Amino acid sequence: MPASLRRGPLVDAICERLSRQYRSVPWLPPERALSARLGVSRSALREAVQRMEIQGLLEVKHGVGVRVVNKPQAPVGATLARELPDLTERLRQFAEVRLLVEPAIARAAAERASPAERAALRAAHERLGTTLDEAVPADLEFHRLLAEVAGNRVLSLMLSSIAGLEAETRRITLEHVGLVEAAAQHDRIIEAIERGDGDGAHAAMLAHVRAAREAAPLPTPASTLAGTRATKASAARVP
Amino acid sequence: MPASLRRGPLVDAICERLSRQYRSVPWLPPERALSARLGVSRSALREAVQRMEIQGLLEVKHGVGVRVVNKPQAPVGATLARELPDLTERLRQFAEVRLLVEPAIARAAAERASPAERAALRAAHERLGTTLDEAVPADLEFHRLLAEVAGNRVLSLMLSSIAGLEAETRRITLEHVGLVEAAAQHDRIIEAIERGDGDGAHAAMLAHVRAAREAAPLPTPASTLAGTRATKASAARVP
DNA sequence: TTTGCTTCAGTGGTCTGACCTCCTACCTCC
DNA sequence: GGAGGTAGGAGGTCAGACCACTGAAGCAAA
Repeated sequence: MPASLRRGPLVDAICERLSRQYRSVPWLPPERALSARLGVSRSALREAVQRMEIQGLLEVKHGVGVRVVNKPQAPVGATLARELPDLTERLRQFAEVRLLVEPAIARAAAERASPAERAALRAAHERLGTTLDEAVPADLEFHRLLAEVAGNRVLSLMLSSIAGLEAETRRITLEHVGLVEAAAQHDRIIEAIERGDGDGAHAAMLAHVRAAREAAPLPTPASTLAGTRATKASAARVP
Repeated sequence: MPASLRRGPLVDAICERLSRQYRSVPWLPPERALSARLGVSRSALREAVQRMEIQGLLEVKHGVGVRVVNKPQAPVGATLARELPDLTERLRQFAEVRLLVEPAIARAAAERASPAERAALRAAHERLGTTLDEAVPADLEFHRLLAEVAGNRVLSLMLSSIAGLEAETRRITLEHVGLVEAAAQHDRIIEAIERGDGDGAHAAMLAHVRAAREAAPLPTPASTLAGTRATKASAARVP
């Protein structure tokens, strides 16, 4: 079918139609059927699908089909992986970023969280469990939820991308810190959030991330970016 | 040509070959010639090219050719644009992130910058010029260079992505702040960096970003994420 | 000479339909 | 009931054709 009342590239239009019409179904129809229904060739459809796959909106599985997902952190994670191919250096920089961002997120969450959100955080915390296999996803989910409550999509997106790339090391870290200690740290964060104590949440999260970093098997070079002195000052102001 | 000693998808192999062989040429050969040289079909090559375009490694121009670029912030920026379609909300969150990240970057730059890097920063600063048309790119370049000197690719990438999406508003901001005042603020940052004063650079940058935010025509709601109290405390410690 | 339009060659964009590779579910056989 | 084989359907790749856009060369009018 030739272009009908369209301006830009055909692929753009297909992407738009796909994300509008198939947002809430688990799988896309087969490529051949879909291209026929949309009135475009299979090549154009494939380019659109591939584009949306890279953007984290679809997931193509050879011999199976095209799954509809929503992982907006995928492109960010892929970019980070390409920009920081060295695993050690990548983890070092991730630790720096977390040290800077997570306490700020905890503070914002404490000052913004609604009662329902506080309950959800508490619920996520309860799920930390007693085995490593349960604890790792629960830990990830706790931090993810916190970022969401904090209300800044940019930071939330960044932390999700980082978490996706360091998921393996999270397990090691948790192992070194110890499940009981990690749970206690989370508990201090939650308590501060529940009493709306922004500074307290900031300090508790800072301690949590620091403990995680120091437990990780990394060279731990001078980390000036996260502002050792400034963050210490913030922590010191907590009663 | 059928697959020869490859495991994964053909497109992956093509991407790898392209980024390895054509990294330092300005333009890719025409699609038809390139597909023949690589021994793959044009469709497969096109999928690879499109993938690398989304990743910010190539730039396809209809009727012209495929340009080799390197804009790793492109995918992050695209994701942010999709996740935050509302311009006002996007700018508000960007301001929050900058308020949190830029001072930390300034501190790291002050504590890490080599003499050569300090000179480069000073040179970029000199280029701020006297007209808005010169000032906007110079301002962007100054902040970009600072992030690079700070030595954290993650934060650098994030700020680049943000800068790309708010380039338009930078002009308005600069107009409101005034070129002379903006230059003076940059100057204070540079002086702190040149004497290796991390806290001073942190405070100067904080003041700079705050001035920019308050000059911007935004609703400026309660910004708890950037930690008003904590950052004030950091600023207060500067003589 | 200068300006403006036309033409044209080369580029990426789209279409078609054929074949290959992989995964799943079902079926058969033990 | 379980292990292995098999057929169908999914995405992956191929080849060649034609469409749409761009830029520059060539031509014509001022």
